[in-house]
Amino acid sequence: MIGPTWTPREFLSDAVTVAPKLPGQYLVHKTPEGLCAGRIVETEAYGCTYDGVADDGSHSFRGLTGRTAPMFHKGGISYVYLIYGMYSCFNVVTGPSGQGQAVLVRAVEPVIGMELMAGRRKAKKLGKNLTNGPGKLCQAFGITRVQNELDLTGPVLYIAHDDTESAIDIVQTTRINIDYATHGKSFPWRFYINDNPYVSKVL
DNA sequence: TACTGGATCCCT
DNA sequence: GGGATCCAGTAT
Repeated sequence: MIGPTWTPREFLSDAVTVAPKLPGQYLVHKTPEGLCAGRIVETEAYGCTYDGVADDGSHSFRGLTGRTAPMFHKGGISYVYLIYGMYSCFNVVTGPSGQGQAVLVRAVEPVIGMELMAGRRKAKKLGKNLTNGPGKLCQAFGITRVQNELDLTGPVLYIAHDDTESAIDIVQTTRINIDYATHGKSFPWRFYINDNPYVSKVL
């Protein structure tokens, strides 16, 4: 089921190219408490151009800053940031150095370590509520800014291939919660597995 | 040194 | 529908 780890070169394509390839693949995090793995079911690309228009929905839109520095790194590391003062969001940095691109992993389907995930999430309801959102999956997997700028081809936090042959029905649509982005809000850069119950929300 | 608002989640 | 909660980015 879980195959070889993604290689460095697979992260060097543009975010819009990588984002639709991640659903179906596995996100793995090894910690002292145990191992968590999940099948990625939803992603969003950030920081590319669409018909020559820059992505004003991306953190990297206003250039390299202290927070966004990881996005400008060569593809293959993590970019984890704090949102709304209390939740973390996990991104896969993509593209050549200096591009400012990343893919936000918005939801996964738990595969290994559900007990650990449930323990970290203190919600009353478990099940799909464990990881069906960017903040939720980070909480479940124990991903915080401590995991920022980690090598995603390394042994701790990494992407692994799905080694089954099954075809995946991917839906492509606009991204969520970036209404402030005049142009970017209409870019069709959200990708999720059709009918998967772990997708954060459907329209 | 002060202000503003967000790639979210949860409860009402 | 609104509150929690904090820090990066920007303005003063």
